[in-house]
This record gives sequence, structure tokens and C-alpha cells, in this order.
Amino acid sequence: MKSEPSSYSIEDLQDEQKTRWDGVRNFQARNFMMNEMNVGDEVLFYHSNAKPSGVVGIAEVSAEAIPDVTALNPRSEYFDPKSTRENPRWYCVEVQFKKKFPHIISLQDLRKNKSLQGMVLLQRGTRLSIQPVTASEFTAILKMNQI
DNA sequence: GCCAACGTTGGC
DNA sequence: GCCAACGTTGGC
Repeated sequence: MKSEPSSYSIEDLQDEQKTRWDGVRNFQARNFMMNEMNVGDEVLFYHSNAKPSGVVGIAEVSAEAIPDVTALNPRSEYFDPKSTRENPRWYCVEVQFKKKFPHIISLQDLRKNKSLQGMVLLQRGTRLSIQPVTASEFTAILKMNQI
């Protein structure tokens, strides 16, 4: 899961411990939250638009997707007039803080790791804010954290 | 700040 | 259903 640290960082999650991953306004990303993410699933927390960008820690899905109420609030920056209480358009899971890495695993480092070449994040033109990670990719990144 | 790549919208 | 125009993302 990507987030710009200037808007919500791993440190913010560490402070809060839990947060609803609201504000996602992309159907593919929403569908991942609704269909693919289950309570207990581990999540890589990625800082985008950062110096440098990269994986900064681990969270865990603590509640399955529920309607994103920020879409209903006209004063929210995430307001979407097409979403209604009866027919919610956007959903969000809740995530729980697990771990902050001692140092960031930068995008550059990820690209250097041969076992990650197929990772969605590293493919050309991938902008999705929520992406699938395979078990072996996840393990490979954890190993990089130990170096 | 630039810009490539992609997603969404809306006219037709 | 096509596609041009526009908006957004995010690395650099």
C-alpha cells in the first residue's frame, strides 16, 4: 500500500496504531481492498513521492473493507457526489501497524534485487496505490531489511 | 517542475 | 462503444 509520507506516513500509523485506508479513488485499488485483502494479511507500507521512495515497514489488515464515509462528506477532500449511503462507491480496509524498518528499502534497491524483477511495483507505468505482492516477493523484501 | 503513463469523463 | 480531452500519479 502506497502513501505519500507528507499526507500519511509510517510514523503516523505507528502513532495511531490503526487507521482506515480511506481516500482511495481508483476502482482497481478499491477492488483489491474489497476482494483480495483479508484480516490478518500482511501489507508492505510504501512511501511514494518521497526522498527516497521505498518500502518503510509492515502493517496488517485488521478489518475487512467497509464503505468509505469520506466519500459522503461534501467537506472532505475525498468527497464523491456519485457515492451514496445506499449505494457506496468506495470502500476501505483498516490496517494495524506492525513494524517500521530500521532503514528504508528504496525503490533503487528493489530494482537491484533480481528476485523482484516481476514485482508489479517495478513494472513500467504502474501507478496503482494498492498492489498485489507474492509470498516470495514479500520474503525477499524482508530479507533485504535484515542486511 | 517536468513529463510519461495511465485512468476517467463525457460528447457523439 | 469510441476516443479526445482532461486529471492524476509519481519518478526523476
